[in-house]
Formats: sequence, structure tokens, C-alpha cells
Amino acid sequence: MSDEQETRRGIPDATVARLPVYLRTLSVLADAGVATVSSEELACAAGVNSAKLRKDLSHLGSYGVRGVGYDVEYLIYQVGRELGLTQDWPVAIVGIGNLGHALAGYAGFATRGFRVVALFDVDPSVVGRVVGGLLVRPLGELEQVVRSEPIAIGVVATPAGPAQGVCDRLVACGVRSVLNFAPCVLTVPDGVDVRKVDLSTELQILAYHEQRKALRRIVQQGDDAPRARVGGVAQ
Amino acid sequence: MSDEQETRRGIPDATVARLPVYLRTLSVLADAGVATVSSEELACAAGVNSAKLRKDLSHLGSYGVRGVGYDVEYLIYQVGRELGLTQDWPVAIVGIGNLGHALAGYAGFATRGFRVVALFDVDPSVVGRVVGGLLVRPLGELEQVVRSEPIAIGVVATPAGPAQGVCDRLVACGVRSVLNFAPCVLTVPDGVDVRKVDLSTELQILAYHEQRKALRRIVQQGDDAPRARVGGVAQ
DNA sequence: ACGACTTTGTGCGTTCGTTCACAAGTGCCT
DNA sequence: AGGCACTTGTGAACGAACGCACAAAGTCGT
Repeated sequence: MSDEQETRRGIPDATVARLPVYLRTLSVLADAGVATVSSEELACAAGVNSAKLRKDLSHLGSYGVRGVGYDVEYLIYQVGRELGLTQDWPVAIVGIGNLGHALAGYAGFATRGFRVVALFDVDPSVVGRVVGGLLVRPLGELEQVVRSEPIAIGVVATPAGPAQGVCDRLVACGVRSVLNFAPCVLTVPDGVDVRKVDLSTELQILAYHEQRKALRRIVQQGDDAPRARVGGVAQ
Repeated sequence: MSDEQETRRGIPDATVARLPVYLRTLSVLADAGVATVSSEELACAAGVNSAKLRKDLSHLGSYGVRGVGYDVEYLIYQVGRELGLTQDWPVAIVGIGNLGHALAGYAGFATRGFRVVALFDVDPSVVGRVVGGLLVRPLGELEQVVRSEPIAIGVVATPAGPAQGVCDRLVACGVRSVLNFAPCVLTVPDGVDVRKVDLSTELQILAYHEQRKALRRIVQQGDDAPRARVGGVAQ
């Protein structure tokens, strides 16, 4: 695929989802003083197949050197640039409960171009307090603040009930990317991206596999004589 | 595919990942007093294609009635059973910082068979405090506690540094499912499942798409003439 | 300068997931 | 009883993603 096409069409979603992992792995290597890394080493550290890693990186361009590997610093720069981390992304968090509190103080935000610039809540007992060095504002000021300081990404950390309403208001203010921690599906117009982070969902997926593993053990025990094809069960 | 095969081989990962969403959507409907729902309605509420929803549900069995739809209560029971939510899953959280604090108090845990039974931290200023009704224990007691009250799922909410060590200790105690909030890749032996929740990754994915949208707007505006090279981004 | 060795970038077959489209089944109304 | 309107469950086509395997391209030692 030509570079022109690549730029126009974009990178496969599956690849984009892995780039942050590569980036973090690379940062660890850089901090350890590693200057060059092969796809095999990097893939192993990132927990993926090396061919997949190479194909992923090839979507960004040809930044490797055959027989040598990738220059760590240079690759960090290229991946970061592709992800848009060379820019500054102002973030607003709505809903400063337990989770919002944790998010406001999360160091990971600051490290990579993300800057929390505003916190909002409806609860009068929370409004006015300072969390993570920022004043918590009443939700009513959302429109005004977002207009004065353009917000790129809105984080919804409210309960499920008010989440859609908050999201609608964010979108109305021009926010086109939303990170949703509320346990519900958010509906947005075309051109707006939503990603959901759901602790409960993850736990339930783990529970499914856990149940499966328990079941398999039982089958294995009681399955001495007849049907011996226990080995074939594994994924 | 026969039911026998289905039970043995399991349900596709992509389907398992959506079941919790269906379950929550169904619960909302049930609370609203809805007795019966069609695949089209449920799919819309859950934000997926109706054919996909039907195929997903068909993996659990034939629980729909043609011409009518699905019985909400019955489907809730079946999905919950498939996910293993009829059982009780004891959960331990390691790392009671901002995030661990939020997790310990998260209501979503309790609602569906998950029961937080132990909290651990290394920080002496946190150990001994009561969070979400539970005493925070020193990390040294982990082995002892996990043995006396079998833990099904371990939640790692520590910084990246100690995460792998904590994970290893959990696995050594017999924990076979880990939910990882630390920004790093956890390596575990076969038979252990790990799922990662990463706020920073999600933000970076949003940033990528946000950058893309911004770029596209620029191209659209300045693309009257021949098409100069798009922002010179790729090279 | 040259050959042996290493590692990238990618073409290709395979697997997994999504979507369409429709036959088969169900309830309702006449 | 029979026809009609509606909905499920699924075969089949399509598309995305994965991983193997290898040629191309580079380094390093002699």
C-alpha cells in the first residue's frame, strides 16, 4: 500500500489499539538505556507475535534497519507522532466521585500530552473542593468553560443515569472524543468517537473463563473411561 | 453446531465480550417493566447490529420465540448463567491508592456475584485503614489470607513497578484470573487469564482518531488545488 | 571486497468475525 | 381452519486480522 493511501485511509483499528502498548514498552527500554531493539525482543516484551509487531510498525513507515532492528528513541518519536501525542490534548472530567477522583490524580494522564484542565460535578459538597490541584466546578459552568478553553476529550465518570445527558452537553460544546466510565451505552452523532471502559464487564469476562476452567477440571476428573478427548478442549 | 460441541469448545471471544453489555441492557429493560423484547430492540439499546445479537444469543441456545422475541427475565437468567454469575466470586484487590480506593468502593462489583473480600497494600500509612467496609491488610499477609479464603479473581491496582511481583504471588497462591490496572504487560503461566484495563491506552486511541479528524478537516479545506502533500505528516 | 549472518517488510493462506438474506416457526385475526 | 404479519435462527458471502515463511536488505568479520 502506498504512503499516500496509508495517510488517507488510516491504520487498522487493531494496530492502533496496540501502538500505545508498544510505546510504553519502548519507553521502558529507553529508560533502561537500550538504544536498539529487534522486532523479536520488542514483541516479546509487549506480549505479541513478532510478525504482527512488524506489520503494525510497517503501517507507520519503514523505520527499521534490516539486520539491526529499530532505534528505540526514533521509534518512540514516530509512534508518538502517529498517535498524535506531540500535540497537547486538553481533557475535562465530569463526575468527581471515587473514580473521578482517581482519574483526576492519575499520573498517566500528564505523561503523554494529556492535560486535565477542568473538573465538573453536580454534588454541592464536591463542588468548590480542589482535587489534584484543580477546582471542581459546578456542572452548570460546563458550556462556558469548554468554550473558553477548547476541550478535545471529555471523560464521563458519572453514574449511568446522568451519563447520556452529560455526554450530549459535551458534544453540544464541540467535544468530539469521549471516554466513558459509566456503565451504559452512550449514543453520539456521527463524527464523535466514544470509547468505553467498564470494570464490571471485564470482571464478567474473567468469570466466564474461570467458570470454564472449573468445569473443565471436573470433566477431566470424572471422565476416566469413556471419551478421552479432554486435551482437545483447550483453545 | 451441536450443543455438545458448543459446551466443549466454548463461545467465541467476541461474543463473550458482548454478553455483559446485553445483560446490563436487559436489566434496564426489566427494571422498566418490559417483559419481552425483540432482537431489533435489544440490539438497538445495546448499540449493536441485530443479526450479530441473534447470532451471539444463539450460542447460548434457542431461547427466543419466533414472531415474539425474547423473554427478558429468562434471558437475563440464561446470560448470567453462561457468564458464571450465579456463582459467588471472591475478589481481592492489591494496591489501595486512588484507583484501588475507587475500586474497593465500586458498587458494580457487588451487583453481580463479585464480592470483594480482601484489600492489600504495602504502604504503612494505608494498611490498617478501613476502605469500603474492609480492613486494608499488609501485603505480607496475602498468602495466608488467600489460602484461608480462596480468591477467584485478583485485581492488581499497583504502580507498574511492583505489578509483576504482586501478580506472581497471586498466581502462586492459586489465583487463576487477574484484572490488571497497572500500566504494564503481565506475564503469567498457562491456565491463568489476565485482562488489562488501561486508561492511558484508551486516551491515546482517542487522540489518534481526534488527530485524524482534525487532519481531515484541514485537507478538506485546503484541497481546492492539486492536492499538496497532506500536512507532510508521512515520510 | 566478499560472504555469512541477522533482521526487516510483506505476500499468502487460514482463521475469526460481521453482515446479509431468507427459510422456518409462532401468534393473531378473521 | 387458514392466511398474514412478525421474528428468530442460520447458511453463505464478505471482510478483517493473524501468523507463517521467505526474499530483500542490511551489518559484521575477515
